[in-house]
Amino acid sequence: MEELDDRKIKILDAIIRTYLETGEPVGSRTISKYTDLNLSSATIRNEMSDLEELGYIVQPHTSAGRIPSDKGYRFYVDHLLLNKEKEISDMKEFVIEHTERMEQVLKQVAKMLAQTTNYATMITTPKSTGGKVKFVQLSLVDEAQLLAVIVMDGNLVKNKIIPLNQELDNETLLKLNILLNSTLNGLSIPEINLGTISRLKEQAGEYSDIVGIVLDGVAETISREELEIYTSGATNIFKYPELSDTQKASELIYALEEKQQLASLVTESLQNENTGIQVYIGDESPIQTMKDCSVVTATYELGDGMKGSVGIIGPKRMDYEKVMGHLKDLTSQLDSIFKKPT
Amino acid sequence: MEELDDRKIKILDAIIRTYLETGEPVGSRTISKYTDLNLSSATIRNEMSDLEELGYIVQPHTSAGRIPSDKGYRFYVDHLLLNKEKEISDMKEFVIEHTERMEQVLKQVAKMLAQTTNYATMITTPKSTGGKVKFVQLSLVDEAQLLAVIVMDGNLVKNKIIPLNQELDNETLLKLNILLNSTLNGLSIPEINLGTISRLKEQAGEYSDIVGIVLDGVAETISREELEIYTSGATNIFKYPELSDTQKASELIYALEEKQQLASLVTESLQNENTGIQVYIGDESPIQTMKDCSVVTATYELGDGMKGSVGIIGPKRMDYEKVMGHLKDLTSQLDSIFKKPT
DNA sequence: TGTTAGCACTCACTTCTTTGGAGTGCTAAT
DNA sequence: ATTAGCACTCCAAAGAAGTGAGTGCTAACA
Repeated sequence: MEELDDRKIKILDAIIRTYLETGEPVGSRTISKYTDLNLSSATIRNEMSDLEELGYIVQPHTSAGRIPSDKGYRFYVDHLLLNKEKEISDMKEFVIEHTERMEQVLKQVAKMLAQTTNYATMITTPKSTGGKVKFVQLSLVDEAQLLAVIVMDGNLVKNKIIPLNQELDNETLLKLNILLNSTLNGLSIPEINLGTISRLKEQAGEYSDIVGIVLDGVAETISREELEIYTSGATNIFKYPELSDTQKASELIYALEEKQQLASLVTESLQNENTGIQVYIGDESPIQTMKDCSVVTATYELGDGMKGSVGIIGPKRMDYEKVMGHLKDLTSQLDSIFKKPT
Repeated sequence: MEELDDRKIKILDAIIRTYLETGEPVGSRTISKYTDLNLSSATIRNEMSDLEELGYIVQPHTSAGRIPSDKGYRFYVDHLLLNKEKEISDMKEFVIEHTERMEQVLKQVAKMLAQTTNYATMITTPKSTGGKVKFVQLSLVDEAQLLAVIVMDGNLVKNKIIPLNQELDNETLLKLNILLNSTLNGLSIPEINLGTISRLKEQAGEYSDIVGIVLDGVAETISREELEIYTSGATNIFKYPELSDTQKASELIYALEEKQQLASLVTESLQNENTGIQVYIGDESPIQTMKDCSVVTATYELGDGMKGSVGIIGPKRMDYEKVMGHLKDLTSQLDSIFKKPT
């Protein structure tokens, strides 16, 4: 199979761009008017015929115009999309008055992104790949309950209430605190292994029992993968007729509501080490229900090895150029938001 | 206008019940077969004509069957629905292995409820009307940052990182902790007023500055009304044709996604002091976009004056009987979940 | 040899009409 | 007071027909 010559590329580009705008199958006459190379519709038809044979475009039915196939979109994203640097987004203003808590920020970000792009969006909390314990504190809430507070790098605060079945006096508590802090401080999760734990228990002497319980609690708390996923703009999909028939819309929104499915997307995109922007077109997406969509994900990083993921879900004919620009902006800005605490 | 006689009531009841099942306008023949009183369709027609004149049912168009009007539904809910005690719901099993954190529990509850009822659901975090401070703890995370952890009644843990602009030695910290705890312990939010604060500052002596900052932080943290709303089952509305045309569905789901609109519902239903179950039919709902729906809300209470709200959003022809049963069960069970900590 | 004009053909969409059926209201008989 | 019967209404589903955008193919042209 021979490759695409220059003219074919131009025509393919024109087809895709037009389709991105209109969402309607595009015919030969439209293209013959659109392109700078002056060609009659008949010629375009011949070329289109070739392009179809090569698998870049398809006809929804005989005697309709052509629409890009997944392969076509892929070609478009890979070759036709020159990443011109985008102007600084309006996100900037928002960054200034940054809200308090990470959760809020993330929700806000998802919302803004959805509003500016008109697609559905998702964002995850940063996953502590190698996040380190910064501070641990145990305190007695009342006789029977112990509160463990753990602060991770990046000021991620976790807490857990641990029920006690034996008394614990203040002095012991103090000792435990010192012990825990000096031992755990600076360790990342994978570094807190069985060895560390048994050593700790040993050092605790007569309190090894309680240390055991507490450590279990602490460990569970730390490793509790709070991969929260926030979504926004689900209803944006109704703006695209090709997605808004009841069946598809329902499935899509369900997927966005039941975040768990999205997790697979996230993990996949996080694993990917390269540039950070990932484009899934149609069937490429790990989520079946999104086979009629495109998903663009980006990874943001908090320096400490904390990585999170932002994603945009839209129709295949999404404005890849704009979306990728936005995401690029966003990820770099998220960085700066979280780096410096309030 | 004369009142409904016995037979009219029976017929109205039959009409509504049938309509609840089918979702289609119901005609006279159907009813004539349905009811135990053996009447011909003609008689039913006469009665229906009366019922329509009285405003309990309407015709979508001439020569279609009748469907209940809002007034009809209202009558049904108020008089025809005898609240027979329901069997203990399957919720029970779930209660046993109760998940850790309140947030999780609430999300789960919303989800379960949505699954069992096939309607959209929402649930709020309990609002601390009079929630009391149980425990306060300040600790130094590093030189420049102070972590304040506050445990409220019902083991609601809040935390905030407070930036410091002066050094703070351990001894002082200890004192502050004791001071804060002894003063704030057992107080509810409205009880922490300016008087308390100034008294505290006084007692802090040379550290009144820092106490000021900390108190501000604490106060803000406590009063930060985290009225979170969780929703689930939004896509259930697609199961009801009368709600699932693109326009309506989109608006509805949007309302469920952008929780803020729901807040008005919640506050309204929380204010209502009576039985706890509230039914909004059509236009009765404070939310405009839900004028084609019915909303049933219930209040759950955590004893300590913490009140939250659960709601079900569905078509007007929802199964009020089942829904109200479920809600009644649920609220009483939520109580027991939160009462006894793990 | 690449390009183009022309033509017959396809097929989704829209609009209009037809038809069937469910349902009503009214009247006259029981 | 109840019911059978009938004419009438109106929605909804099913055809029927016209429209137009688009294609593929062939033959002519530079």
